[in-house]
Amino acid sequence: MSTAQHLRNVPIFSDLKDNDLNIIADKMVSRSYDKGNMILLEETQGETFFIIKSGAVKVTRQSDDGREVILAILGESDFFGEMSLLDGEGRSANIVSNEDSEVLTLSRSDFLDCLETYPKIAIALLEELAIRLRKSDQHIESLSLSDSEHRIAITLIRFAQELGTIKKGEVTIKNLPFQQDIANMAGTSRETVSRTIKLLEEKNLVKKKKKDLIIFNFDEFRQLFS
Amino acid sequence: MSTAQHLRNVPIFSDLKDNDLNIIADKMVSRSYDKGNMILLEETQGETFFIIKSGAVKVTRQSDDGREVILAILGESDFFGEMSLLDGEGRSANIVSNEDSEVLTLSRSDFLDCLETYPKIAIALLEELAIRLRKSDQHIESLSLSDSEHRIAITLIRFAQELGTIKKGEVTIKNLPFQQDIANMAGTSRETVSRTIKLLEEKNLVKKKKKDLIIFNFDEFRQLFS
DNA sequence: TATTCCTTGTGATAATTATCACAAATTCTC
DNA sequence: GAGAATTTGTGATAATTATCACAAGGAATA
Repeated sequence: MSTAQHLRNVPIFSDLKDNDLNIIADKMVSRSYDKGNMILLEETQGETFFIIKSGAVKVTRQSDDGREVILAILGESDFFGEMSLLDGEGRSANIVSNEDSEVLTLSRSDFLDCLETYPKIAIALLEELAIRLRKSDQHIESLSLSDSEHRIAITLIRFAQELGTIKKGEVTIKNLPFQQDIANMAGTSRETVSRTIKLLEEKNLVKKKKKDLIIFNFDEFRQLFS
Repeated sequence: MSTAQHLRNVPIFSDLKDNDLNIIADKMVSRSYDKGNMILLEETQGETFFIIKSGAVKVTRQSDDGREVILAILGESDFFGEMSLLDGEGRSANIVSNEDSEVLTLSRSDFLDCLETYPKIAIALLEELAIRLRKSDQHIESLSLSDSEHRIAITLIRFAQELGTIKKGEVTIKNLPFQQDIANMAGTSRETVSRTIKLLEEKNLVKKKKKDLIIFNFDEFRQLFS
């Protein structure tokens, strides 16, 4: 697939005319990262905007003693790196490739030019950031008010929405992330994730199937936990 | 002070020419709310953009059983209401006036017109949302990784940065919010806030003075807890 | 100024969840 | 496919923090 075709799938570029899309596509450079590689490091100056062509990355923050919080897991057609381009601050999170991944990159100045030249992009980006902020707010709410069972369930809902495939009410999360990663998103311990998923299975709400997790009735599940 | 003069203090409008500022100012309508009044209700359709002229509001989310999380406390020249204008979703949080407050409002369509007409506003708004997202990320990190003492200290740092006055390294937070509100921001209980502030006093890091709180050495305090 | 209404302080107890320590299961890798 | 390396499951225990129940302090009101 051509770079322009990839861009077409990215919400913030999808409104552009073919011509404009091609102009931007020409400025982008492709890079690849093996699983586990650090793509962006916290605190370094941000100079690049990234779009995921294939694969997945995790957005994390790390404490001094090495524990990490996962803020999000991003997949195909998601983008990152825009924050420090926008507000000029250093990176606020680490980005680690979670599978072998290919990304498209745009330099700081080309990115900012885009925003000036195509106000539509700026507005679409505003929309995207609003959505993210909303998700963050929900995340904060759940960390503040819920017990670990709820937090873990909510994390599973997030995965279902981002990585899941629906089939008459039943959602399958293909390749459920490791328990440790789920724990780092839900703000709990790995052991608690293990015990809680078992509990959810006993309640007949979910079923593990090798590396996948099935949520039997997604609507009900969501109602129960959010 | 004229409406235009107020707008001049709002980061997203501060770059505009006087003339353009006046055009926008003319479209704004002033409203006032008594302390404790609900300004925006969760889940209702968002049709208005708000700028705080005077006073302060709190941004909250509420659980079914009535417990609330405070996502932020906003003061003079801060704005809110933009999220659902941008992504078209319903309100995601409640806004309650925390003191008697005056706000300026702009209708949905005038707000969106502004963004189209003045790309500078859109870009400045992007910057602002990036900053908020960054704060949310920090908030999520602290809720996930820190114990209650740290979370409370971090909440005090937030207040210091937003409501505090500095005087050679010493920050005074005038009119510290109620313990219950601090607890709702820090994701802990009111009693724990009481005990923790006492603890911080015993460690000679802070001192209560009537309704105010003094942080003796703000830099050191920040280093200790964030 | 007395009275009432909030807000704060504090002990005792209970609940939740983290941590530690392995065993079992799964998945890589050679 | 054997062996190594990860990942997951699970019990026991400890730590943290919520909750309950009042007492005490301050502010507001009459």
